[in-house]
Amino acid sequence: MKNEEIAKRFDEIADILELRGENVFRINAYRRGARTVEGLARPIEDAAAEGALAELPGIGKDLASKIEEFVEKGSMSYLEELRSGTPPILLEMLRIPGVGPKTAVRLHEELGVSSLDELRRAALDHRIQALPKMKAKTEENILKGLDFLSRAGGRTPIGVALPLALRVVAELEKLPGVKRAAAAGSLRRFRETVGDIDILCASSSPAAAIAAFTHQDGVARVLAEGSTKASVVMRDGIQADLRVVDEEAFGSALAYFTGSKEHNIRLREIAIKRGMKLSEYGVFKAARGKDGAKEIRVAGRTEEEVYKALGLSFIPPEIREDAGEIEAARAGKLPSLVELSDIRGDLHCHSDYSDGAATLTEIAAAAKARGYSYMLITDHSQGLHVANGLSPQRLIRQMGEIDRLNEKLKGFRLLKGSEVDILPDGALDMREDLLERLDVVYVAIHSNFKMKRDAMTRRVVAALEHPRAHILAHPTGRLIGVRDAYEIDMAEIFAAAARTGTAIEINAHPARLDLDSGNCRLAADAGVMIAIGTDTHVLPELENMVYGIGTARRGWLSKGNILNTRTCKQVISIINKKSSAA
DNA sequence: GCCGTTTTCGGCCCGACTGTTTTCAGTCG
Repeated sequence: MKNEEIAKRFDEIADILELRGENVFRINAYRRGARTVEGLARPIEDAAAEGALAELPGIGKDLASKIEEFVEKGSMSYLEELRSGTPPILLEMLRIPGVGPKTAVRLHEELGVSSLDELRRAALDHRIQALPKMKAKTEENILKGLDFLSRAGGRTPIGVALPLALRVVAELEKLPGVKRAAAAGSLRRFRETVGDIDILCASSSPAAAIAAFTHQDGVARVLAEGSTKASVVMRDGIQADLRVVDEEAFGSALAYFTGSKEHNIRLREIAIKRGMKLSEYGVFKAARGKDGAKEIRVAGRTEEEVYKALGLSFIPPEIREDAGEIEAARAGKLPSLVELSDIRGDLHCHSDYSDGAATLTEIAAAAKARGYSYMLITDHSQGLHVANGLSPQRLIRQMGEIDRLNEKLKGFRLLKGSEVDILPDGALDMREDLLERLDVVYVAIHSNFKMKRDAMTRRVVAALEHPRAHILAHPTGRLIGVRDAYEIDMAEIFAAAARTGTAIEINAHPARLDLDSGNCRLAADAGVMIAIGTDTHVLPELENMVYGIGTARRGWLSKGNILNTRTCKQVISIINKKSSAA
């Protein structure tokens, strides 16, 4: 799937055109195209093969031919040409917060800067403030920007950002005068990583909220502080922004700061077509009063109100990516997305028999306390020595203990399972008689990650064809920001899973989120049942279900797509359908 | 470069904050 590579190239074209001072609308056309390709739920190669590229929003003749060129040849001649005429340092400087195209070009042309190290030296030697319209503050900000870049560099995993954001929101809510507070931005859309944390608050005393925000525990530096917004860098390098608005405008501001940018632009265009104006302050209609022309706010207090004023049904934050949700909302065809409260049990949990920390008794109590009616125990199989995989004797002992516990548990059941290794030849790392005795069998890749794509695909397909393999765990093996997915043909995996009646997991651990949201949509379209498992090793990780739900929602999944929205009995019956069919 | 229930040409989302300036450009989201 080349979607991401193409999106990156369109963004780079936009960056270079911006450095050259080209027409901004042309630049934006490339950026819009990048977002469309990136957000596409299927491989762009497929759309190219069908000749359907130009039907995609923001993709016209020109961008389509560039995509075709890349799909065919793996390169984009227009970009190569632009690159050859652009010193790489200009693109590097764009990554510094506060440095845009104008500044980057001036630093390069007027100061001869050709590396980030040289830029740092120029700032330290005070050569930047010798330039017109640049003073000590500019220099200071460039140094801080360089620091930020080298320290934080990339994006923050949602598993780090969400708890931090919820803490900030809780602090704000304690302040007198604060009516509402919420996390917005890509965090609220449940992107797997976020660039910064956006917080919104409605308060009768904005100054107090701003002051509390900039003085809260954990702030390393205040970047900006005005009367309605402030930005800080937290000690771990994450940037957090606060906007304070009127309660009357909280809904429109929440919509605005939740984004995505592309979604917002579409909303504003719709407003204009309906003779209205949309901003973070509300939806406005022009009206004529006795003092002349003025604007009346027709919506703004809640997001629901804003969407309604635009003739749309409410669009859940997780799918606001301009990836078809606006058309669906207009047609009243939005899916009813799965919710955390739909989940009746967890399917992926390790006990102290293998590499988990909790006993079976503790796991059952914690799962029951969360309102679940079942929990599948999935300790590792014998071959995974590093994780203390269970020998046949220990597995048999565990099954006995689960049986005894279930006799005592009321309204709750522990299910016998295992996370069985898929061996390099596709065989399962467990005796057939033991597989037969388990309620539900997870299968997973934990070794030989570097196999060739074809071989890896054959390996997993062979495992899916085993009648006792019920759920495929973390199917691409990626660890966000640490390890890429192994080479594997996901379309073939989905086809095989659908054919054999095998479910595929969304691993809810925030470092995995595997399936990712794009693949969720593809899998569901292929007719695959999805299981959400937390892969809990210590009990607090049971809470990670929220990330799995967020990912499923981003993937447009409904309750019906998810295995563990079913009752225990239904899960077993669905699972057995596969085993008995074989 | 894209796009069209007022358009195939002439538009293209909207506002805050900073830093350097006396009215605004650049950057960001």
